[in-house]
Amino acid sequence: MSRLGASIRDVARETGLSTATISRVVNGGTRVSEETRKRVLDACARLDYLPNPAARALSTRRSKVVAAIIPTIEHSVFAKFIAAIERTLGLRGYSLVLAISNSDEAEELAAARKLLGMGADAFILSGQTHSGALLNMLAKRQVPYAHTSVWDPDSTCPTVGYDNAGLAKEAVKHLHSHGHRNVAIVHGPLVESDRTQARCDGARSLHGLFDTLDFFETPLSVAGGKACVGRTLADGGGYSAYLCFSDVLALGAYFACADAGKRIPQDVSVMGFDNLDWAAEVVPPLTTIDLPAFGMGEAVGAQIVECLETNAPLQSQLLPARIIQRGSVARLT
Amino acid sequence: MSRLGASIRDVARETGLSTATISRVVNGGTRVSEETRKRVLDACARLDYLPNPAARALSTRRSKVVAAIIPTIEHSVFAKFIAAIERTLGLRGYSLVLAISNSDEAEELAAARKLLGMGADAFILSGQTHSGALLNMLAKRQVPYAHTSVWDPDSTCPTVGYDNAGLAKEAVKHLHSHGHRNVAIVHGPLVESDRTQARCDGARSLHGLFDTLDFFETPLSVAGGKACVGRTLADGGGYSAYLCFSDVLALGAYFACADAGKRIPQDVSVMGFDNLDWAAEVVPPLTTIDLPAFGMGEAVGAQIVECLETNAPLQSQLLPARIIQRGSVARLT
DNA sequence: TGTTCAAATGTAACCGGTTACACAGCGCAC
DNA sequence: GTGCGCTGTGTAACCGGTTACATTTGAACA
Repeated sequence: MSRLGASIRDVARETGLSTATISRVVNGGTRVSEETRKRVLDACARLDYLPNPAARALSTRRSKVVAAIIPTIEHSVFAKFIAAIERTLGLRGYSLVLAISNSDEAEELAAARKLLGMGADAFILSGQTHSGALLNMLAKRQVPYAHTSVWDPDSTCPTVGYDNAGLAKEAVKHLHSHGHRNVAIVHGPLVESDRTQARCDGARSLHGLFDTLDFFETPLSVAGGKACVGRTLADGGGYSAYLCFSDVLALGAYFACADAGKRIPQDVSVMGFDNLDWAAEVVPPLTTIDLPAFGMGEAVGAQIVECLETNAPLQSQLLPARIIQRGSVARLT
Repeated sequence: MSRLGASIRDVARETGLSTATISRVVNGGTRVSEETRKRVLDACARLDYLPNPAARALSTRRSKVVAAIIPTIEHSVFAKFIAAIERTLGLRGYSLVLAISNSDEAEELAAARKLLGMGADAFILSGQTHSGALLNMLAKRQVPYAHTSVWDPDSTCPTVGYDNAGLAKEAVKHLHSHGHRNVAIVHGPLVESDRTQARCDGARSLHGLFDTLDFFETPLSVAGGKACVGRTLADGGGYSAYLCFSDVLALGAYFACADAGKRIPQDVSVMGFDNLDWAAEVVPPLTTIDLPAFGMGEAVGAQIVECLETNAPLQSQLLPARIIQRGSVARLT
């Protein structure tokens, strides 16, 4: 850490002023004459002075670092989310420290401990279920935190995200309105994600609309989706539509269909969830639900900074998400 | 930052020892009797004591934070790389702060400034070309840094990655050995990436082997690859193979072929670069070059920590990468 | 001219750790 | 018994900022 950088006393010496004055101009600069301000800024530039962050953090008791713990970064929804957080925080002079929990509560707790011990001022968590120890630790130290990718107006903790159950219902209704009565739902591991669980719950609540509504759990990857859909195709499951709770799984479904010689949407329909970048490019273009990953990152980031600067309480926030109709769902007549 | 947490003096008071002793047991614990160690650890647990990181950083002049600046996180090669760094650093008690430069030198410089002003002990940069101001800033403060995704034994700065030019040559040779003489190379924006530039240079050096070896620049996305390949297909370019300098572009090529009614590999061959997770799942499976994204993250992470702890100099390191033959390249006879 | 007040700047305590150095106590060799 | 060395612990300076409070200066005003 700037072992060789100039310190505030160097600047003070250089300008013949006191460290207090230097500090004042470096921050906001209240109560400093225009002339000294210039002189100080000039000296700072000449000495290439950068305030020592540790010293500043020690004094002010804030590090301007916010921590995000996410289950994985390899899913592009999370990548976009992180990119948005980084950008939003950066614009406001905050930094992002990242930890990856691999969807494991113990790892998440360990990560939080490390990040707290690193000086994070606030936390951004994924999903709604976390170990009590984690929440306790944050509460005891009064570190603000938000849950993301979920929206739950009843939660005691602020949640910023979307209504997973509601969106799943809409997706299911969409298929129903297109005449589908035999639908397979393909989703990632339930234990790893309360959001997946919420989507399944939402979908299941509408099972009365269908002749069959089956649920299949598979690893959350293209390979997982392909294997799962390939299996049901081979079994002759007879589903007219596959609703995948991630575009990644949907892409796997596409390849499974290609392997099985089934055409989309003529032979089977496929619907996704996420609206990843390539969803409009696949052949046929994928009907999916547009999740505001980037907007969600911006929203939490902005709220967290606001909270840190003004002590405004974090508030739950519902982000808009909607079905994007493209060409992968057939209308059965 | 733990506004309410116990301080080292609280623990000292609780145990009736001095802060020096507490500090000694909390760190490594040299020269402390087994009995006091127990007493201290016990008190720490009871008070839920976490050392204040700012105070520690101020004293030791190290923050145990390493910064990574990457062009984008939305490309899964980078996501994997970041995941590996995070994991490797985390295992050793270090944290990762992330900044995204959007492939822009000015943004990169600003990010580095911010991260330095945040107390990063070391930097991980992408690629080899960076603004002089950035490198100066790091050098002046003696902050160690490494370039990644490249390997250049002649560079004065340590590079850990792979030989982009060499790998491109191998890819081109692979196509040549399969009888392809009319090849199109599809790559992302040159200005954004010296690695892309190196790959192009490598490929171009072998142009004598071909009847035609054309280069096409397109946005680095599925849409970009699809549009680019779609265009040449419509133009009747007559290429027997497309070498895409990213699997993402190759996926676009797949969709362009689907749209144009061309079969892979019967009508055109496609080769990728990256070996992303889904490369084995697409139909037909994609022949590509396996880049050790995860291994690269582990390697830099480990080296950086080693350097920080023992002052060992960072060393350039070549990571193995090789062609994975699958089904997307036809052998022309 | 003396008083009042605001603006500009300085002084020094403080944030919470680390660590060089001092020192006490003890065992051991001579 | 003296001296030496080793172990375990305490003392206090220090890291580099911030900021409450003190001080100086000068203008305004009676």
